[in-house]
Amino acid sequence: MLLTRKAQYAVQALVDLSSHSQGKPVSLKDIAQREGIPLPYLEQLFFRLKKGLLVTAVRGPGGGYLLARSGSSIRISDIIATVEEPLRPVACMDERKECERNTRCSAHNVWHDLGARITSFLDGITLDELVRDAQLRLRREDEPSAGRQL
Amino acid sequence: MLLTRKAQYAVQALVDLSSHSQGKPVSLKDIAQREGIPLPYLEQLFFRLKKGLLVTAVRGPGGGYLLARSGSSIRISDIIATVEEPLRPVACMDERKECERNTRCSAHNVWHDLGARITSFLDGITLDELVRDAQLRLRREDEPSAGRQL
DNA sequence: CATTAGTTGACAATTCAGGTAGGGTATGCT
DNA sequence: AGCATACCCTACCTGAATTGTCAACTAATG
Repeated sequence: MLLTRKAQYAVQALVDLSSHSQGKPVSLKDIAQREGIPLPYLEQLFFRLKKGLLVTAVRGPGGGYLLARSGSSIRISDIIATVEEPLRPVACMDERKECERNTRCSAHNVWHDLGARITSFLDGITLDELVRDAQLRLRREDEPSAGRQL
Repeated sequence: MLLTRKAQYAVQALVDLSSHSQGKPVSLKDIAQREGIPLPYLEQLFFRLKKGLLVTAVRGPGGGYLLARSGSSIRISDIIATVEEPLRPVACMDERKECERNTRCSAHNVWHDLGARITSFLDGITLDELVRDAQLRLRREDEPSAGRQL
């Protein structure tokens, strides 16, 4: 599996946050309830998202989280990179570092290029696009899913 | 991580097999030594590869494994599918089955499309191409890697 | 018949994702 | 001031999957 639940949760939570915040902070409690994510786990995630400058926190009663920048400037790859270790299609690919048994790894180039494609795909989708997507989905709940354009 | 070592080993081993077999069976012992893969583990893998009709076995002294069909007709995705569970970019995507909390999964389409891209990429590369790639690499060991064409 | 080599199942070791626990600190409200 | 809310942060647990090992077996060759 390429992406763990951590990444999925993070993306879902940010879509939820973006959808429900009208300039006001959204509490993790609310997000956790709506999305079915354990609250303490969400806290961990948002700790990272804050350090990654994707969200800002407002403490105290009525507090919560806000997007730190516009949803159109947040790419899916940003979210994933913030909460997860760098994506790698296979174990031996440590981003910059070559596979230690480089000469042996006959498929090295394949894994490398696959990684590049995945990254570029996730680079091309913004949080805002996802939010729109999710809203469309809510509106036509029963229609057969149309599928996102490739 | 998308692919486990299992898949990497399988691909590497088949490249090795294809490179060193001139119509003759290649023993797992040899492959294990050259590729640095534990022999008993390789045995498990080849058991699957045989069931998947990618290789055939020859028993007894001088025995080993042969490709069951031409390297140009074996796609990387075939190899992976044979030794691993079906690829999925994320946990909730079980190939055909929709994400159980479908309505909640705002990013469902993204994961789905990502999966389609990965599959199509791996479908497009054959074992033979990898073998050629590996041979080129051996010839110009010290040159900076050129990278495979995207 | 001895040796090589694949066959097969059971199982041990390790890793890691996922989740828990539990305390802390800042803020706003009454 | 004091209390409730909600973020802050570290450490730890656990169960499952991956990875690797062991051992006994069958088949083929010389």
